Amino acid sequence: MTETPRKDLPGRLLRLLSLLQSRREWSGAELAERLGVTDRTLRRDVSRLRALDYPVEGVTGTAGGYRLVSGRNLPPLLLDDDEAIAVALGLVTAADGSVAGIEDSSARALAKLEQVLPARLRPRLAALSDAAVAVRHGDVPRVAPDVLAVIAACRRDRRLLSFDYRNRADEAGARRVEPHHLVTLRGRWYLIAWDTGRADWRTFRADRIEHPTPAHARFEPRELPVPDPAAYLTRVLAGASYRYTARMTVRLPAGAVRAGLFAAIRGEIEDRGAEGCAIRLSADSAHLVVQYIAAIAALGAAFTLDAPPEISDRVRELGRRLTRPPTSFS
Amino acid sequence: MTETPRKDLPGRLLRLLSLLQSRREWSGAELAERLGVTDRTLRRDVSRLRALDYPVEGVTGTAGGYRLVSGRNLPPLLLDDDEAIAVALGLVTAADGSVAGIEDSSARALAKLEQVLPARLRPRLAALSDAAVAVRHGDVPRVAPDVLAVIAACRRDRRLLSFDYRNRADEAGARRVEPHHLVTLRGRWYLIAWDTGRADWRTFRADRIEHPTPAHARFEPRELPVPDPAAYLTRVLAGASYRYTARMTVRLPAGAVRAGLFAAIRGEIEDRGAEGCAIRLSADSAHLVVQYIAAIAALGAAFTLDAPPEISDRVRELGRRLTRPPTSFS
DNA sequence: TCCCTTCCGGACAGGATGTGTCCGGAAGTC
DNA sequence: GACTTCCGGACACATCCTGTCCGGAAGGGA
Repeated sequence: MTETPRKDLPGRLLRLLSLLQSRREWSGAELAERLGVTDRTLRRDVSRLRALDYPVEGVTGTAGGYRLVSGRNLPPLLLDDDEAIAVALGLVTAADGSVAGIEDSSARALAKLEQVLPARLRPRLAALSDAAVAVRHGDVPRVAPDVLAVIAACRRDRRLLSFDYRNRADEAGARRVEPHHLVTLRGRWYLIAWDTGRADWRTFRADRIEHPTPAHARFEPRELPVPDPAAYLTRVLAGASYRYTARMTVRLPAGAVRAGLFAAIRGEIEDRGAEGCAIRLSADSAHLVVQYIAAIAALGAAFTLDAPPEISDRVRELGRRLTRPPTSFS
Repeated sequence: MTETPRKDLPGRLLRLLSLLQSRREWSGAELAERLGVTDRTLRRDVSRLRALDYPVEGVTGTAGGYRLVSGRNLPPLLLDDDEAIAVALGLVTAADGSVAGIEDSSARALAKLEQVLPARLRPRLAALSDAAVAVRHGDVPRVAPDVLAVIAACRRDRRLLSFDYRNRADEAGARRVEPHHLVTLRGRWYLIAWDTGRADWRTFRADRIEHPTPAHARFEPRELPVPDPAAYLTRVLAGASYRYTARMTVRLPAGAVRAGLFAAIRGEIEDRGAEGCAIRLSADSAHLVVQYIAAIAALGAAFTLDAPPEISDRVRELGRRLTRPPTSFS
C-alpha cells in the first residue's frame, strides 16, 4: 500500500488557493480530503504557499484551522477614483527610465493591482494604463532599485550606511552617513544624509552610490537645517560651489529671468527690487558657466559680470565669435 | 552539461501568469529568458497552464507569440520585491506636481496598498514611501486628473473627443480628435491625436485642454507614422517649427553637443561625421533661439549660423555686449 | 491538571516527473 | 522559398514529491 501516485502539484496549489479564498476557515482534514491527499501533504502544500508569500494562518487547538488572512475577500482594496488614477499615472511615470529596469515591474504591478480593484474602477485603470506612456530620459544615469531600497531600509532602522561614492571628479571614496531623505528631481535621485566623516550634511547622487551596506551602529535622526527635504535639495543644488563661480546682476526681476530661460540653471537668483536681480552661478566646467552667462545675457537686459579671468576671458572670446560668425542670411 | 537543476515549478507558473497578464504579447524566447528556463520548458509550462484551463493563445510565424486572451479567473497574484519598489517609487514621483492635486491621493493609495502586500514586503514599501520625496515642478502647469481620465476613457471606447484648446498664441478653439496616446515628458502631459478638423496628426498639451467631452461618434484607430508614441512625441517636439527657426553647423559630434549643453534644447541635432553636426533650432521667441545659439557657441567649437535677420542681428548685438561687459574681475 | 484536538515538521524510501538536449513538423510572414 | 515562430515526441538523469511513520507545541474543555 505504499503507492505514491503523484498528483499534479501546481494545479493542486491553485485549487488550494481558491479553496482558501472561498471560505473563511478550513480544517486541515477537510482541505486534505478535498484535494485528495494526505494531511501531511496538505501541510507541505500550505508551507509551499507560505514560501510564495501567501499569508496562510494556522490556528492550533480544538477550534483551529487554516485561513488566508489578507486575501482579497476581506478588503478588496477600496481605492477611490482619484487614488486609482494616481496609481495608474504613478506606475506609468515610474517607467521613465530614471530607475533601472523598473519598466517591467511597474507594468506587472499595474496588471496585478487591476485584479484586486473594485469592479467599477477596473476599466478606468485599464484605460489609463493602456493610453499613457512615459518618454524615457535618455541622458540621465539610472539608479539600481536595490540601492534606493537599501537606503530606505537603513533610514527606517536608523542604521548608519556605508557606501562607495564616485564624486564629480570621478574619484571613488568610502562614505559613512546617516541617511535622512531620498529626493527625486527631474529624473535623478538624491540622498540627503549627514556625513559622519565630514560632520556635515551632504547630498549624494544615488546613481553614483555603489555597494550600499547597512552598518551595525545606529544613530539618532538629526534635524535638517531646512525642514522640507525637497526645498533643502533645491537650495543646495542652486547654492553649491563648484570649480568655477560667477556673479551677475541683471536689470530684470528674478521671476522674469527664471521664466525667460529655456531651462533651469544651477544658481541662486535673488531679487534686488528696482535694480533687478543678483545671480550666482557655479559649475565644474568653465564652458557651463559661460553657457549660463550667455543664456542670461541673451535675455536682452543690461547686466554686469563678476567672474574669474578663466570665465570672463571665455565670455569675451565668445562675444567676438558671436559678433562675426560665418553667417549666411536666409 | 546535462545539469537539470530543478527550479520551483508552482512559483514559476505564477510568475508566468503574471508576465502574460502584464503585457499584450510575449515571444517564447522572452518568456523563457525571464523565467530562467529553456524554451522547451517554457512550452511545457504553457501547456501546463492550458491544462489548468488558462486560455493561453499561441501564434506561430515571425510575428508570433503568446498571449492570455481573457484573464478573468486568475489566482490572486502577489506583488514581488521589484513590483513593490515600483509601486512606492511610482506613487512618490507621481506627486511631483505635474498632475493637479494628486499628492494626497497617491499618499492615501500608498497607505491602502500596503495592506494587500505580503507581510515580508510591507516594511520595504513603508520605508521607501517614508524616505522618498519628490521635488515639485514649480514651473510646469498642472493637468487636472479628470482631463487625463476622460481622454483615456475616450480612447478605450474609440469615441471622438471634443475639447477647447488654447494654443501657443493663447487663442482658444474647439477641437474634435481621435485620441491615440497620452505621453508624459519632463512633468508635462501631451495628447497625441488625429485632428479630424485638420485631417492630420496633432499633439496637444494636456494642461491647455479644457472641457474634454466624449462625442457620440466612434472611430477606427489609425496607425501613428512612428509606431512608438514616445519616440513620435520627441520627434515632433524637436522638429516642430515655431515662429523663429535657425540652423547651425558645429564642429563637434552630435553626442558631444547634447552632453555639453546644460539642458536639452528644442531642436534636431544630426550627426554629419567628420564635419561635426547640423542643428535646427526653433522657438516662438527670438530670445529663446538666441539663447540656444549662445549656449551652443559657448561650447567653444567652430560654428556657422544660418538664421533670419531678427535672430542674427540679436546674436551680433549679444556678441557686442559680451565683448565689453561692465566687468569687475575678482 | 489532564486529555483531546489541531497544527507543525523531521526522517525515510521509492518512484514519479520535471529538466535540458536533441529532433522533425506545421503555420505564418517577408 | 527562406526564415521565424510555435508545437510536441523521445530520451537520460536526478530531483523532489508522496505516504508512512513519528515526536512536539499550542490551545480548549472537563
